[in-house]
Amino acid sequence: MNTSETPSFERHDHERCIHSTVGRVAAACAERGLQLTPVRKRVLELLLDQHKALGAYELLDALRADGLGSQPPAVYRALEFLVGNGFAHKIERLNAFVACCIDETQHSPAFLICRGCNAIAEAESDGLKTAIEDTASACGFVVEQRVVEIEGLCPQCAIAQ
Amino acid sequence: MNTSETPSFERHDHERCIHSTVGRVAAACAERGLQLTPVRKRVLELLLDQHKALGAYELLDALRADGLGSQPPAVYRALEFLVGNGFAHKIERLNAFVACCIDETQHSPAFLICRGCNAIAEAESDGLKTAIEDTASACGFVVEQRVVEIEGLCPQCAIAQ
DNA sequence: AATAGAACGATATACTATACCGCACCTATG
DNA sequence: CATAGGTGCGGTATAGTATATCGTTCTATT
Repeated sequence: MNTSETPSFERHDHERCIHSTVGRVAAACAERGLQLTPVRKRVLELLLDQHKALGAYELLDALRADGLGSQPPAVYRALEFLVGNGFAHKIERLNAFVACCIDETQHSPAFLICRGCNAIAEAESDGLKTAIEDTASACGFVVEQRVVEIEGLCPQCAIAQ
Repeated sequence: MNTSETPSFERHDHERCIHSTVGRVAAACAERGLQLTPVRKRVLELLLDQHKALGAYELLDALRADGLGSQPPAVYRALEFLVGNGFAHKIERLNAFVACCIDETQHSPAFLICRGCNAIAEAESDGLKTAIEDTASACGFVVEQRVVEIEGLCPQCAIAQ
């Protein structure tokens, strides 16, 4: 099965992770005529700071500290932009948001959520997509959106427990 | 692939659907020493009324009408009981709840959510479970809970569109 | 410079969920 | 019988998440 995931659970050069993602998003915006405004960029950076999900109000607190907005609509508008354009994802189970680290427009990955360290990895798996498509088509259902959120323990936390 | 789903998208004897589920839950409670109190039973019935997800406050309005409770904790306590014991499920994507129509304790099905008619079907698929397990184990992740919610169109609504 | 659309600030409100306290009831046990 | 522990529930209050709306400002383009 063809499976790939973000390196959230492994030691990696996270500075590079951040810079390459911000650069990629900036380029995508330029190309697609989208505005990566200061608020939007800052929210993306906040989400990228760790591979963890942040709630809208945590982001809002950080925006306030930066003088970039003080009311809920500010952060929700930025999140709408980021999620709508595939630069971030909402984790339904947590009512929280993560930056997207995969260079692929409008994909719909599975998320691995570690309950130990709260890290989140994004996994793209052909086998999983196929299984969902098969499950749906078995009863004549036409798939439009998928939410796949898997909770458990990442390798490090599994050992520690 | 072994796949089975609830008949939510098909014409079926829904009265029978309701009665058999209420009976099954009552039996399970008796067997496991759980109390199917009036509030809990009523919430289950409300959820069973249609194969659709209901929000906590919709349920609360109905409970009020029946004189069975008037404040949020009443309905959330009932939902905690039903979900905790596998008699109902929370649909994370909708922040809403559905009755469980599958006779299997503590399972973790996929949900098919029709955006046309709002019906929800529960699908048990071995292939899907395997794919999730494979995706997770590919990066050493230990699965504890799964959320799989598939949005799209049921057979009838797909034709109508 | 004029204009149209996008983004933003600000206020208000809606929707979802939980913490906490005290009472009533049951029943197990001394 | 007394009482202690557990469970469920009513009620108050509050926490947490999200959106509607309106008027202004910014930006790209004419």
